[in-house]
Amino acid sequence: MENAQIADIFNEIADLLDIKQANTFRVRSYRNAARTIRDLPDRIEDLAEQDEDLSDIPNIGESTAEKIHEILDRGSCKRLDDLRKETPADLTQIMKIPSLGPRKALQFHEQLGVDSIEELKEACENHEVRELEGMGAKTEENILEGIKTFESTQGRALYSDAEDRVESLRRHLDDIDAIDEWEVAGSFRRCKETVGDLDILVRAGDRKKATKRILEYSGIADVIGRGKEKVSVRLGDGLQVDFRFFESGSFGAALLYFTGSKAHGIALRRRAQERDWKLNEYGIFKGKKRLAGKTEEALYHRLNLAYIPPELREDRGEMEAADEDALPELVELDDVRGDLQCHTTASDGADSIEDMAKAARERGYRFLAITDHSKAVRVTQGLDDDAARKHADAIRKVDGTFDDFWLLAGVEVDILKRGRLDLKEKALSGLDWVIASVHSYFSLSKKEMTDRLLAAVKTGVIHAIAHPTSRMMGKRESIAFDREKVFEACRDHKVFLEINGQPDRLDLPDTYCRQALDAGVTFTFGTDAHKATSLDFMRYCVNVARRGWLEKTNVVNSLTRRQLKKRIKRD
DNA sequence: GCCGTTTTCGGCCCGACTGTTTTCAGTCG
Repeated sequence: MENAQIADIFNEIADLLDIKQANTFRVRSYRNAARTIRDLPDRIEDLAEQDEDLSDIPNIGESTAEKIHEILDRGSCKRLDDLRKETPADLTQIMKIPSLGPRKALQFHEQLGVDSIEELKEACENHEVRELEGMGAKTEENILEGIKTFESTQGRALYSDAEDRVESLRRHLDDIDAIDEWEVAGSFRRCKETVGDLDILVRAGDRKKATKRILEYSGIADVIGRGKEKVSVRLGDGLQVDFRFFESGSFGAALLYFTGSKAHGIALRRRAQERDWKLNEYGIFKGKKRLAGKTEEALYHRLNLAYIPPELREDRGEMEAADEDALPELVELDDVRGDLQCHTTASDGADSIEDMAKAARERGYRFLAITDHSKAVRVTQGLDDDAARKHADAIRKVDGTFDDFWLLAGVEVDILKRGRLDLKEKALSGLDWVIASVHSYFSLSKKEMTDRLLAAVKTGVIHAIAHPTSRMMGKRESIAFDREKVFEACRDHKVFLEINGQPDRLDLPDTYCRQALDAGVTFTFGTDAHKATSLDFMRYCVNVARRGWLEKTNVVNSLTRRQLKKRIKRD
């Protein structure tokens, strides 16, 4: 069973307890457990099999550990079964509608006999809801609108899609005179792989005027709310954007607060409390006196912490590291001297070798690896042994025209079902750069997949495993394999792990990245560009790497040509 | 239900907005 499924169960327990009006701290405790499990880099089922004590995990106590074992045994636990008997399980679905929580879900159930979203929709349309205490016509309207949104925007936006919206908003906001300063906070600023909504902080002399101009943005489909402090809108594609106003004296505190993550914020507020201070979105306060607030740097400093970059703010050890001044010096886009995966017209790419090389040089790169597919990927017209050799000759011919740039003759070779490679080792050993990846038989058992990857790693002819989990966000789950074993084998056989920059791949995912880093693995960045402009996906590789705590020295793309040549030379 | 240089009980992050009220509960982030 996957961590996400276990997390869902604990969230459902929390929802059901919430509806029952159980102790709010108990409810919160279940939610904390759910979040922790979801974010855990290890599969909890594996930990259980290895007889690890699950209650050693933060936010998991004796009682939750017991429930986890029960869930792993039979897919559910008694606590959940009992709660479901007492309360219609579909009530928790109602809580997923924006503006509806446990109190209202219970009210609908008790006073209208509503047990599902469908029934709630009917009750609104029949104007039964407005008869309830504390509700009116507007409530019905909002609920119907909320149901529509819920049905159309299940899930979160990819980071790259959110980035497009931010760029579009940037053009509008930069043009508003009444706005002195604005900044995107939230999970977008933390560069999370998906984004639930956009939080934009605004400093404006005349808020009324600024609000009016903000609302003129053409992408707005719906205004959800507007007040003195905040304006919320929904864009045409369903993405919610919250604009919040702050003064300059509290702008840093607001940025810190709304950048999150929630868990990081709570950890910071605890730290403030320990000093008898209060931390909120306006600053750090000792009584009524503000000790800091203007900049994030000042706030961290006041709490006696090194500045923590947004990408690390997940409460995954960054507080302790900042406390000991032991934060990593995160890799930056400027550290990248080249791209180590791209395709050309020789397989499924759109541009020629020359075009890709030109685009790389325009980006200031000193090297680029051309890595077309091997023959097993039929749809891409992949290369066989002979074609790979000829293609390498063609790449080297172009490479010969440069003296300040290295075009690596490479290939993305398929790892076949049992771990053999799709091209002969002799053909591969004549190339500068060989990355290997899984494009078939995604649903092998964990044992079979682990053996498959280990076999490829141990061939001694591959430099890296490309997009190691082969997941496609929103389309395909990760393949199952024993990460510890594979990562250790990569370290021992000097095989790198790729961070693939395709917007829907971002593979390795950040938490696995951290795990591989701890295992001693070195990484490679590859945009997997299938056309010249996609070389710009490199920024997504860097985002993932930063969230995975990687420094420049952990990434071969930061090497000079000479260093790289030496590093990847096969004996 | 979790947690502990505040340690086995008694705490647990904090403020704004909405829709309905006329002082607030519920929801959200």
